[in-house]
Amino acid sequence: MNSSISPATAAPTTEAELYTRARALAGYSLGQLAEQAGWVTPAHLRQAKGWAGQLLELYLGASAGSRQEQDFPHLGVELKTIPINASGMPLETTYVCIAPLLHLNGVQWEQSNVHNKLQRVLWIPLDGRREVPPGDRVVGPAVLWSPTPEQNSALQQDWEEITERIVLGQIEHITARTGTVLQLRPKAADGTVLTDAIGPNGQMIQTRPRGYYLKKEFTFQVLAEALEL
DNA sequence: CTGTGATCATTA
DNA sequence: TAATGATCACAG
Repeated sequence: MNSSISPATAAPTTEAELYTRARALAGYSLGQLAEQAGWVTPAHLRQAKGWAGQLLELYLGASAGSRQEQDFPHLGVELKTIPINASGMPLETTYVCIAPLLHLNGVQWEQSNVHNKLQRVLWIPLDGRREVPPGDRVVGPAVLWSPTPEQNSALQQDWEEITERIVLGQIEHITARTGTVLQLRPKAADGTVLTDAIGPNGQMIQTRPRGYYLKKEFTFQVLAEALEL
C-alpha cells in the first residue's frame, strides 16, 4: 500500500495552506500516519499521552518544542487535537496553557495567555475511544475556529473570576467546578511539584502548578457548530 | 526544572 | 460512570 500523505517538510505559509493540509489528514488512521512517518505506534497511550498530538504536529509542520506561544506563530494559530467518541462528544477536557499565579495585578483578559492561545485554533477531532487501539483511531475533519462574541465573553468571565481568586490568595479554594466553560486544574509531573502563589494573608505559599482547561461541553459546541453535528 | 503534548484512574 | 485531581514523556 502506498500512501498519498506524508509529514510536512516545512511550516505552512498561509492559514489556507495549513487548513488544506489538515483536511487532507481526515480519514487516515494514526497507525497509517505513524508508519509513513517512521514512528512506532504504542499499544496504549498510558505512557505516550501526547503521542497523537505530536504526530499531527509533524504532519502539519508545527514547530515542535515547549515554547509558550502558538504552534504556528507566524499564522497566529494554535493546534489542538481533540479525542471524541462515536457521537462527536469530546472525551477529555482541553488543556489551554499554564496559569500564572503571580504578578497578575492589572493583567486584563486581552493580555492573558488564555485569550492569546484561543484567538485562532485549528481543532483536529480524533477517535479517542479507549477500546480502539491507538493505531486504529481515525482522524476527523479539521475545524478552524475563532471564538464567537458569546464564547469570548463566557471565557472572559471565567478567566476573570479565577484570576481574581488567585490574586486574592484563594487559590486553594478554586476547584475544577469554578467556571462554566473554563476550569483550573493541577498541571505537573506529579503531586510533589510545587510553585509560588499568593496565600490567604497575602504571604507567599507553595502550591501545585495549575493549568487552564476547556470543559467538554464548550469544545463540543465549537465542533458541533462547525461540523453541523 | 518548566511548559507542551495530553490521558489516566480514583473517587464522588 | 463522569469528572476531578494526578500523572507520563519529551523538548528546551
